[in-house]
Amino acid sequence: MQDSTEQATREQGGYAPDAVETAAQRYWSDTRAFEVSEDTGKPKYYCLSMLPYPSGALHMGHVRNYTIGDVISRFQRQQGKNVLQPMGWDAFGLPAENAAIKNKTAPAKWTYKNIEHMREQLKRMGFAYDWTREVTTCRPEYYQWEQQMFTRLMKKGLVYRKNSVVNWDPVDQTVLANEQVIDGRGWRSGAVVEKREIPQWFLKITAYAQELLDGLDTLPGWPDAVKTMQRNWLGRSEGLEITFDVDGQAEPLKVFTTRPDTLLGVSYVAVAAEHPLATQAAANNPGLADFIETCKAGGVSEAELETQEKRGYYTGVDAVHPITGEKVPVWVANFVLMGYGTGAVMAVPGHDQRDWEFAQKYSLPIKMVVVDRGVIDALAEINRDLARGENTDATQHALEGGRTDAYATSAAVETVKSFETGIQESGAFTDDGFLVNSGEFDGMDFDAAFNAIAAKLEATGRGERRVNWRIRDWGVSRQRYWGCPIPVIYCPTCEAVPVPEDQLPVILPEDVEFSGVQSPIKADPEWRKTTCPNCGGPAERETDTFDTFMESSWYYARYTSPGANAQVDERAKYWTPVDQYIGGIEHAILHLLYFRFYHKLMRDEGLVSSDEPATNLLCQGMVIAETYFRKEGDGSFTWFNPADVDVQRDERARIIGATLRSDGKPVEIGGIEKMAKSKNNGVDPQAMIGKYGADTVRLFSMFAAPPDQSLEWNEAGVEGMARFLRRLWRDVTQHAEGGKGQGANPAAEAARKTLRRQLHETIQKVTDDIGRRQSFNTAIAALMELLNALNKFDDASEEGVALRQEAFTAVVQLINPFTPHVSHALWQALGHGEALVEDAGWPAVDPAALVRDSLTYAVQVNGKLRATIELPASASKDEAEAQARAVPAVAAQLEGLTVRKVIVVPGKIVNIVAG
RNA sequence: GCCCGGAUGGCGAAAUCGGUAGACGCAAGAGACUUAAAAUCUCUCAUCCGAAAGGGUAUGUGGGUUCGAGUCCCACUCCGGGCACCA
Repeated sequence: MQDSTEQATREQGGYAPDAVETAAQRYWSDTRAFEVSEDTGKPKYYCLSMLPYPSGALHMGHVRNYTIGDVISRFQRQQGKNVLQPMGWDAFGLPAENAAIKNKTAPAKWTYKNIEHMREQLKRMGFAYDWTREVTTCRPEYYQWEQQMFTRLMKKGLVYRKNSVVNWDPVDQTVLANEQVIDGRGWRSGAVVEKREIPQWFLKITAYAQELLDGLDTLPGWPDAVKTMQRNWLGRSEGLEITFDVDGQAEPLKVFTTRPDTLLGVSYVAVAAEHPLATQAAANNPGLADFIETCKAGGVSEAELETQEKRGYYTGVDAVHPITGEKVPVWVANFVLMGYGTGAVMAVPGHDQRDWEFAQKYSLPIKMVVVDRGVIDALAEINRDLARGENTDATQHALEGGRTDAYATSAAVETVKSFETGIQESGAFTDDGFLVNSGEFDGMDFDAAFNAIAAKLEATGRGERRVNWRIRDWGVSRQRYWGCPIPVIYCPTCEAVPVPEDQLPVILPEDVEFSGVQSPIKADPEWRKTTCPNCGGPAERETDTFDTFMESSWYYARYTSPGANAQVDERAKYWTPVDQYIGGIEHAILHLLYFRFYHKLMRDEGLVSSDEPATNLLCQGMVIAETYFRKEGDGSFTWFNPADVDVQRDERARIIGATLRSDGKPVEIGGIEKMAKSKNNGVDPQAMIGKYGADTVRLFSMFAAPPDQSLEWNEAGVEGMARFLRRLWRDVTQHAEGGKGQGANPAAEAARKTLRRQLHETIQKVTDDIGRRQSFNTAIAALMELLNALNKFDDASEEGVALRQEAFTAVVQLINPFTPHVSHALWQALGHGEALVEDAGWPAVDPAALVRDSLTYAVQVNGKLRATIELPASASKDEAEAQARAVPAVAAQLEGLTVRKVIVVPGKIVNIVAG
């Protein structure tokens, strides 16, 4: 054992990752290095990574996410900040139920076991977490405060109950998650899924819609892509709610439209299958009733609804156009959703593509009521002719479909006719334009028509200006066991009553049998039995649980207040908002919107004092890897892990094939995909740490790609990082053996001056790359370049050694956020004592070291590079031009040409334009 | 279907505000050291023409703006993320 370790150490140039990492981690834990408190004179910095779902083992996505967070945390600590970096477990959720069915174990037991394992894995990575603040969301100590908040929101009127539609598996008699619906069928039963309405609890996120929208403008530290997606998701639109009377019915039909300018082009009205008008009309219309029944097939996800074939059925009922008084048919259409707006839409096939396709399919009229500038001008010309009495007969003749070429207005007529033909035959004209065929509104543009039509409808009580939102209220009910119980009691006399605070928490039993068919708390009649807090009569508990997004919406606040006998205490106001939040882009909308919403709910309860939960957000990309497979005789695929496959290359290093190591026979290359169990291309972080050490794994995951892009795992690349760390270790320890050197002016000699300039340029770049740009890969590349330069620097003088001491000290500090264990050891080797390198600070840039005497100019002729020249930093534009033109290669290019223009960008480029 | 991204050598990438495309790393090739292997070190490495000097072509495709475009604009192709019950 001893021998093999020593041999391994010698082979690796003295760098033994295991020993180095164990020692550093022991030091951090013994000194409680990352436990923080509020009472300090330093500025606070709260760095938060999205908490993991304890699925069983850490995967590379976690490693990447948490390494980014740790790099930022350690960097900020080196800047002198009081840094909080916590960790916890998003422990409720569907996978625990699935595992419970498969392994015949309770979801709680499985979850706690996974947490134990994954906590050890995180500790092995050396992340600077304050573990005293760990939260586990499935514990009553955590979720009781979520229940308390919910009951308070009930009393505030921000919670309500209404029917909403879910995926129903008619065979398993259970509600399915969208994920469990595959091609419209239940994933276990294979039965065609149905839509079913059940009562559910909702949080009024729409009450905060405007604030959630406006708040995006106060978040310069969030990616534009995320803000744009949230803006579109909130979907604020200004329009008109228009009332159509319905023939033979007292109840009118309300529709919302953002295009009231097209009102005169309405040729039908469409309602959702669940709309009361549809139900009523179906009562004595078996065909319609059948159609409504078929609309119930399939799942409820928007992707499924929006891609299914658009179908409809005439109700036999007509509505009355609010301006013309004409009758327009009312259809039931499968693309109209009861959950959006009023569950009814007016259809304008001429100016909406979906309405156009529907009209084509069912032979409904298509009317042109909006035209572009060219057409409105042509119509004006025709009207002028008609008014003057010129070509009247001919123009009329042409408009009615006769010859147009012989007359003065033929071009204008042709313009109008071809535009209209386009709308009839090719597709809707959906741009804003000018109104035609709209009576008193003819000739108006979008804004004028909007206002005029709104005014007219408002005057007759048939229209109302309204702001409509795409976002719907947050449905928080789930018909599952492994979640936080919803703290409500149903009483036959008092109806739904919130559980009083002194009776909270409502505890979820953990020691249960779980078959998967039904939630144990739904199956157990005893659990739900209780008494009404109002009247004391017999009552029943709610057996639904919360959406797990509820827990992940406020965990960041709980980290600030460990042990508090409230949701959070005053400490939350010190730590929040989060200074840097890090997580996957897949959370851009749902989680990050609920997270912002819940922060505002807590603010309005006086728990936090800011308007937004996080000032900066970094969304990291996925971790991907090559896939390899064989197609078996029965048509199935066998996927092989990249670790078990050898790749063959041609003489130019292009991949030409791959073989399975165990049998040497070829396998197919399946392309690069997100690491997933289904494709067996996941790389186990544990194995990588065991082989190379945590620092190497951390360094590779930060070097191989910028944080917001996908990262391809490549073991050869990991080896490259291990090589780099071995070199660093060897260079620093060899230097340290030779002493620290001395010398007042290490920059007196040219090579020393150049090296010292590169050192300080590197300090500047790494500081900017980590602190501002979050460009970790280029920061590491700059450190590699500096180490390469240090290797070539062979000045053995006292001044040279002193410069090397300055450089290695800076390198160890600069690389510390990425490889803290190596830095911890090398900091000691350099004679800086045992103190944590984070608290030792960050190297400062010496501006004097950055000064350059000369600058390189690129010389271009007509934009093509012909030479580079070195000029004194003080050179003027004229001098630069003269020097550039004097270069023989440039002069040769200019031979016989006339110089037209010369562009000189000081310090960069001279471009001579000649012809 | 809708919303949001992305595309640069054999590969991962760099080029930060429109100014020398390919830094850094991987892979590959040649060499040194070694009995040998590993490790380590040195050199070559976008592509085409050329002995070389040098020149041409290149940042998914097609256009445009500009003295100058990977970067800005327009149109497209392909790939990825999200779409409210996966987390």
